[in-house]
Amino acid sequence: MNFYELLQREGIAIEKQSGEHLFRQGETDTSLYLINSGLLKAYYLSDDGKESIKSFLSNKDIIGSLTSAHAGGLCSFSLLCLELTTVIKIPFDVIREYSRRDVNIANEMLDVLLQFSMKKEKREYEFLCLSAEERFSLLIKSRPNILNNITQNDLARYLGVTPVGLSRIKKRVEDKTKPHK
Amino acid sequence: MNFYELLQREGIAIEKQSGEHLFRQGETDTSLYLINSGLLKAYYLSDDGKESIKSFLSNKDIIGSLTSAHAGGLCSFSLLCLELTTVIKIPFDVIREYSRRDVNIANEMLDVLLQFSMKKEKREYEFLCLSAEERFSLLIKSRPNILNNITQNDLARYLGVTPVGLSRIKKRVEDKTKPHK
DNA sequence: AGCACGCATTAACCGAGGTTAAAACGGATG
DNA sequence: CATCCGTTTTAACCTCGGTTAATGCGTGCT
Repeated sequence: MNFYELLQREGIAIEKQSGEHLFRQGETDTSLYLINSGLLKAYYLSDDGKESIKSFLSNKDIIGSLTSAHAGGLCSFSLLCLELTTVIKIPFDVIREYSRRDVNIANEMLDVLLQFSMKKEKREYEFLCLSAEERFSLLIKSRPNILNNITQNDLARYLGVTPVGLSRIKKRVEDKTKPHK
Repeated sequence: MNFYELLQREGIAIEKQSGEHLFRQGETDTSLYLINSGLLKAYYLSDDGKESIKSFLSNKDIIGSLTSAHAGGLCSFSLLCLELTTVIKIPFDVIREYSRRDVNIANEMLDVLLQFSMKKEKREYEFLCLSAEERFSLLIKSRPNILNNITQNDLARYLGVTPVGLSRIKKRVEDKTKPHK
């Protein structure tokens, strides 16, 4: 048995419209979600209303609230569809049970978590070592057309600056890369 | 078989003096290290010489370079002992092999990685949503005597500010918490 | 004791980004 | 076409933290 078969057997397909949530900060949700199509953002909302975006999800990404699903707490962030989105939802418990008795499932989960850990380490590195401008430039280089799918506002909140700040940064970077004439 | 027995069988004990490295940024090191005693810092060094501290390790922490051990690249950070330190070193490959045929080992590794992932998510949250002053206050609240073991310089580089910056922040926070008289 | 070196503080100046608000832009809808 | 609403830009002002450099403060070394 592999992870894909597990999802077929135990998961349920869900379709959500743009603007709908899969779960909200403060709720309990012990599921894992595999994104089949669409686009989502995972975001924190602070007490004073400031939104910060943890990540964007699409394609074959896997997402869920570890603090809720694994640690038994509440979701520390919300998960919102930015487009029409289809996912497979599966309880985290079920995966853990399968993992405990199926070494292949366990190892596929290990791979998933290793990938996830490396992604988080990269992001930690960028916040720790780079300026907002460097983070922006790096992102544009690796995904040049990201602004086709995601508003500049959301991109700002993902990079850890305000929309006003990102507008300035963008201008600075453009002036730098094409000082034509 | 459990993880501890695996370490006994396949790991080797290493003792390092304060000031010695377990590995350096740019090298290849495909090992995992379990800290038995002592204190270490994992840090990035940028091209222009700026040091940024990824994490401090002690006690039963586990550390290794995922980009080297799992992704086959070079270590993206260095690992330096701040005190006399003893660790168990074990090749990552060996753990993966055991995981592939022993479901218990695989599940213990899953737990390790889940813990690790949650730690990294917490740090991501702090950089994304909190100011340097808030990160400092939070850290002092959760580990009030951290400055007994770690210099203020290193703490600054862990929080993502300069030592000069942290000195100012510290003063501000002290003035805030005890405006006695 | 005297010295050296790393750590911490302080001060002066600077720059990146936050805040607020206004204006420009752009796509949807009537 | 006019309107509306969200997005982006621009401007003015401010704050936090960076930079540089000077000073003070241990602690260990000879």
